[in-house]
Parts: sequence; structure tokens; C-alpha cells
Amino acid sequence: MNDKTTSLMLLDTYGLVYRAFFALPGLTTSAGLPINAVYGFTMMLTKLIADEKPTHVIAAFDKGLPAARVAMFADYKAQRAAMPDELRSQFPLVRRILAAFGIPIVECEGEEADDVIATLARQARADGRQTVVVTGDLDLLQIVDGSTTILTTRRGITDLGRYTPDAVRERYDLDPSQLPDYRGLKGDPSDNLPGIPGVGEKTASKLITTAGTLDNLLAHPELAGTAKLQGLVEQFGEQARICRDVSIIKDDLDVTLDWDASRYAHPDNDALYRLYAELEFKGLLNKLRPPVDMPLFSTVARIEGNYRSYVASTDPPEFARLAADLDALAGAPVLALAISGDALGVSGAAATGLSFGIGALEREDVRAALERALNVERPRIAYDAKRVAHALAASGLAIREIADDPMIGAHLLDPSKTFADAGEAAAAFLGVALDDDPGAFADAALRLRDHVREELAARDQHELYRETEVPLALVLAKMERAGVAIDVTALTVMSGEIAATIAGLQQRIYDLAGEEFNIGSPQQLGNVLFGRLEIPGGKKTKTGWATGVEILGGLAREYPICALVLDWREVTKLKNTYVDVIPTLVGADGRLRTAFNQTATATGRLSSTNPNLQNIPVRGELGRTIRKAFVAGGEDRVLLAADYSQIELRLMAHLSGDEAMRSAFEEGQDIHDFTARQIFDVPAGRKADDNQRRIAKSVNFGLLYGMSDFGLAQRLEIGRAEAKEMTAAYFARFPSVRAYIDRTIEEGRERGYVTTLFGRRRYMPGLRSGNYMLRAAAEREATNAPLQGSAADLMKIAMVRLDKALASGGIDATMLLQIHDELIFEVPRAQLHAAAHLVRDEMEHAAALSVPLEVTVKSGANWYDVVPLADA
DNA sequence: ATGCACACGTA
DNA sequence: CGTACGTGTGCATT
Repeated sequence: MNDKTTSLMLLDTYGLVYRAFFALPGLTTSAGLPINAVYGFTMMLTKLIADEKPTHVIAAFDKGLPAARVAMFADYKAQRAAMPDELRSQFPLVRRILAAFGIPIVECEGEEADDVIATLARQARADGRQTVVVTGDLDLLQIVDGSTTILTTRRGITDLGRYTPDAVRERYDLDPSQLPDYRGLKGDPSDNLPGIPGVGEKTASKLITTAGTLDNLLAHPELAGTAKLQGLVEQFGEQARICRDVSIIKDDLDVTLDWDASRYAHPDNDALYRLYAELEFKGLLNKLRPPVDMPLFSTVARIEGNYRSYVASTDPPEFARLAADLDALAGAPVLALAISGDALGVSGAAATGLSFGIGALEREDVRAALERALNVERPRIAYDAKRVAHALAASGLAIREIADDPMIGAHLLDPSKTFADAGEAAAAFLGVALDDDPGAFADAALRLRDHVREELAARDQHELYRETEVPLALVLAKMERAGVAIDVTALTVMSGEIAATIAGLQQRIYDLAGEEFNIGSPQQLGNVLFGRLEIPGGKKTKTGWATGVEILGGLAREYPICALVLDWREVTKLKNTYVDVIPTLVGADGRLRTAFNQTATATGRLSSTNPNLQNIPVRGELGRTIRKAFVAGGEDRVLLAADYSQIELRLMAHLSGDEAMRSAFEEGQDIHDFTARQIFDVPAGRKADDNQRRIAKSVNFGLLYGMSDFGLAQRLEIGRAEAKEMTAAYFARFPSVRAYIDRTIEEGRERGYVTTLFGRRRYMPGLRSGNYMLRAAAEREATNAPLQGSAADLMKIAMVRLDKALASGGIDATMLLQIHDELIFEVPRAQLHAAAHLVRDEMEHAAALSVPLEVTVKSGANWYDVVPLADA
């Protein structure tokens, strides 16, 4: 819905800042300057602009005493506590934030912001424009109409309520125009308005509904209904009238809406950056680019170690020195780079290290010097090379090849940690603490390189590191930069359809429950289903009723509300996690970029975040349609999907050497059918029935996961004895598998780690635990890790080789995604078959195993419609 | 804001 | 009491 309609956003600045002040804890800068209110206000403003996309924005302020209201009612706001100093001091900062955003301030001497807002909204309405007012309280609701809506803060600072005329009527049973009368009756303690004592929300609303207006009620007090109320109306009527008059918001102030001055374009990046830096808004700062000539960071120069940090400033000679130092590094035999925050550190072996903000790369002299340093033929070390590559790419620089990435090396040495910043690795392996200085990080990268190489060589993991993991980092950087094209319209349409489904399901659930509640709260849901409705079969978790799919699914047939809740969960999950989120993450070029993390898992797999593109739905039809939005970018391009078939079971066959299993794969059999025929003694020439195959499939998967008889019984909903027979039958047919699993666990216990086919290790101290639960869990992990990890190794090898092979084969295919056993490419239609053959070939020959590797290739215009390639 | 539990999406 | 992940929500915490 990207319409071009002009929309004006009016900010009730004081109210919003006030709310932010009380909603957030007392944050201060390191110098002690209170910044919680301005921080909250800035967060709010950022989110509002992103969500509402206004074309014009104005910040209204109160100015001076509200003379007219005080004249009407001397005690107006008299009870209000004085503003705390920690809040007062933040208003100048708020004005500076607004200035940096380019948002004009409008105020009017002796008038409150409410009246300014109403005046501007009236003018916008007269010009035929839509207005959204953002305020911290409900006083302004009276101006809501067809062209003016109001957003009010609810709890916290990000949760907003949206009021349209219908929403006002729903909340108060009154038209917006009746709200001053209503407030006159009810009073408002926050403005010290007494109203009529004893008349609260309910009564006030009823009285106005009955009498129509306050004036009519005062003229006919008998409309109040009860004698007591009538008495109150007669006694306090005049007071209510005054309160009403004070509550009426004026829309005829002497201010003029200036469309040109209030047009919102974008914040002033440099001004905002400086301000955020001053106020120490670190999270917000990371989303901006540092100004070209800004002091990058200011630490004292360090002389210990073999680096020193560079204290840059706005002084041009400093930049000249920075460039000169970079040129000096071009002579170093080894170059190391690392990033911390938004600053890049560069260090040369046995040379001076230095560090500077990424913003410095915008300066031609500094950029050119770095380019010279990067282009000298010599080994390059980068701590988190993928991140360094992205940072350099943003300045038009490339890092062609990486000899070492100590982050990756560190993770191979201890895959239980991520080593996301160099400080973690330095602490673990060098025993030193690093401050936030990127120069120190680059220096640490150099020293970590030596440690990591030595250790990996000693553990025989050097080849995995050098040939696969390190080159993979730059392959992943390319994939991330490419992104995948998204059909946003498809998702927008889907969102509307799902919204309607959700509304229907929600209503039916409320009807069956006999009350409205938050279906998304397991606590409330449990109480409704198993408490109020007394549905039997409830089980408890640590914190309350269990409401997972296995519980509700069992009750769904007998209790329709349980089925409806499961449906509701499915559609809300899809909408909230994918359909509504993905469009917000799509870049200006229509492509979606994930981050592949190479050091996140204990087994060697990649992970994907922001968003996670490794869990896009496929099993359910509705969820699966989300894949229609993942498209090839361009008419002449198509998606190519290639996935390994049964790779982990094939690895089990290879690693165990089990002859029966191995020959089944050799013969190209359906492995689950084959297993079923073995377990159930199906006569030769006959196929297993569907149920036998289903059970065999569970057994096969259970095998990969180290499952016990108990777990299998639970999974298949059979008796434990029966499950035991099943596994006994299995291992009788596949004896080498039993021996392999036992051997793996035993070796793991002796050595302290288990390994993959390519030498990746996972350390498993739990195998020696005296605690049965801990030990059993470790045994399952030890069973699975070599299989899952070897599969991950194979895929990574294929990816690195493919990256090279595609380029040297002259195929213009872009690797986009990896989903553990599947790769997605975008290729020109004309090169589809060449690409498919190459991809399949490299994947199938990533390693020579005693069983064949089988890869299925598919293609299509989108991820949903990929179909197998007939001749591949 | 931060952290936890729960629930659920994928291989 | 079957492995490996990441994300959204509610809710209690600051």
C-alpha cells in the first residue's frame, strides 16, 4: 500500500517525551546526562516514521501558561507536580533531535500543543489531507474524524493505540464531538478538573448518551434518571460546564500550516550521527553512516603491544597521517583486519596497527591508501572476514582472498562458542583482555592467527579450515550481498487474506469459549480450556497448562475449540513471522538479505538470521505459498534448487560400513521402504505398506538423532516393548549400525570429542558425566554430531568448489541460499541446464563415499513452483 | 530495556 | 526420554 497521498503527522511532543520519561529506566550517558526521555522519544519517532511513512511532519509544543483555560478555571492543572529536573533538561535535546530529523516545531504563546494540533489538523482537513496525531494521552480524541486519526501511547513506548471515529465510539459509546461534554461530567484528575463528584466513566457516558449534550442535561436534570444523580447534576452543573469549556480544544489559533516547511524527506545523517554519538545512542548509531570528517573515536594512544590506536579528528592533517600509516602497512608481509562497532582496524605483521571509523573510508585519500594496502600480494588475515568484506564493499573496496579468519579457526577449536568479537577469542586463547579498540582487535587477529594455525594443525583440522571454512566466508559474503528477489505484492495480498481468516477464527474461538481472551497467551489459553471449559486431559508444565500441538491435537476431534486454536496458531504464526515481516526487510532493490552465521552451531552447520531464511515454510499448503514470493530477479532468470537426497542416512551407511544399508543406496532403493521390508520381514518382491514405511521412516530418523526405545514408543504412540522389538529387529538387520553408534560414543568418551568425516570436532564432556540425564543427552548429541556435521562439511565443500567452478565455467549463476542440504541459485534461463549439470556434479562429487550421493535439481520462476528438471 | 518460557517454522 | 537452529509472543523483570 504505497499510495502517494499526502499525510501529515502531528506530534504532541511534550506528551510523548513525558511518557517516554516515565516508561524507561533512568538512563544516562557515561557523563551522567539523563537521556531516557529523549532516547525513548527518538525510538518512538524512528518507529513512527517507518510505520506511518508520513509525507509531512510537525512537532507541536506547549508554550507559556495556557492563559485562556486558566482564565476560565483558575485551578487548571494546579495539582500537577513540578517537572523533574532530569526531564526538563531533556527538552533542549528533543529539539535538537527534531532539528536533525528536519521536523519543524510549531508553538503558539499562551497556547497548549493540543490546540496547535487541532488548528493544524483543521487546516489539513480543509486542504483535503489525512492527518495522524501522535499523543501521550486521550484528551485530543475529540478532534478525531474521517480525516484525522490519533495514535496514543499505551504501555511502554512502542505500543500504540489507533483511534478512528469508529474506535472512539467503540471505546466510549460516544461520538468524538461529545467527548468534551463527557470529560466535563467525569472530570480529569491529571488536569485538576473536578467534573461532577461521583460521576465516573460509565455514568458520564450514559448521561451524555441519554441527554445528547451536557447543555441539554443541565437544562433537563431529570434526564439523569435517579434522584441522587439529578441532585448531583443540579448541584455541580455549573462546575461541569466550566470543566467542559476548559476541555474544548481550540482549532482557531493564529498559526498557519506550511506544507513546504513541514515536508519530511529524511534526517540529516551527519547531524543525527553527531547527536547520537553525543548522547551515546549506540544501537541507533549503528544504523547511520559516520560523517566523513567526524572524530572517529577518541582513546588515548596505546603503546603496549605492537599496535597503537589512531586518534583521528576532524583535522585534515590527521587524515593525511592516517593515509600515510596505511601506506606504511602496504610494506608489511602480512595484513590483518578486524572490525569492532563501526570502526575498522588494520594491522601489519611486526608493524604498527591502526584503526579508524568506516566513515573515514569516504575520504578519498584514506580510501585510496587502504586500497593500495589491500592490493599488495601478501597474506590477508581478517577477523570475521565476511563482515570485513561487507564493510569494505560499502566503500567500493574488495578483499579478494583471505588466508585466515581467526574467528572461524577459534570456532573450529571450540564450536560451543561463537567468538563473535575478537575480544572473546583473545580472552580464550591469548589470555588477554581487549578494550573496544579496533586497532587492538586487528593486532589480536594477527596473534590469534598463529595460535589457531598451530592448534588446528595439531588436531589435523588444518585442511578443513584452510580449504573449506576460510574460503567459504567470502562465498557467504557474496550470497548475502546478492540477496534474493521478493515479490512484495504477493505477500501483501496474502497478508490481507490471512487477516480475514484470523478474524473469523478469533471470533469463533471467543464464541466457543464464552469470553474474549488473548489466544496467544498459553497461560490464558490454558485457563480457558482446562479451567473454565473444564476440558479433560490437561497436562501441566513448570509454569501452567501445556497447550502445545501434541496436546491440543489430541483434543481437536472432540473439542472443536482446540482445532480452531491450532488453526489460529498456524495462521498467526505465518502472518507474524513471515508474511508481514519479510516485506519490511526487503531492500530498495527489491531483494531480501539474510546473514549466514558460520560460527553459530555446535555441529558445523550454518545458521541464518535477520531474517532466518532456513525455515521458510514448506510442509503446510498455506505456509508453502509463502515461497511464491521468493522469485528470480528478472524475466530472463529462473531459480535453481538442488538438494541432497537422504544425505545423513547415506553418511550413516558410509561411516558404519553397514553392508545392507550401503547396498540399498547403491541400488538406488527407497531407503524407508527398504528399511521397512527389513524390519517387518516383507517377502522379496513385495513393497512395505504405508504404515510400515511410516514406522521405518521414524526409526531411520530416530537413529540419526540417537533416540531410545522410550522415545520411539512415544513418537509412534506404541508400547515400549513393541518399540524395543522394532529396534531389535532393526539392529539385527543392520548390525554394523549398532556397532558404529556404540563405537562413536565410546570413542567420544575416551577422547572427549567426536569427529566428522572431515575432521570437524565437537567436544562432549557430558559423555563422562555421572548424571544419567546429562550423559544420555550427550550420547544422543554424540550420535548425531558426526552425521549432521559430515553433511555440513560436504555441503560446504560443494559450495566453495561451486563458487569457483561457476565462475571459471562462465556461468552467470548467483548462489543465493543454503538450507543445510539444499542450495538455491538464480541463473539466466539460457544457462539453466549448464548450471544444473555443474551444480549437481559438484554436489554429488564433493567427496567419494562408499555410497553414491544423489542430488535432485529443480527450477522455476519462484521457490514454490520449482519442478524437477527432466534431463538433469 | 532485558531475559525467560513457550510455541513452532526449517533441515 | 530424538539432533541442530531462529523468531515471535507473553510476561515478569529493570
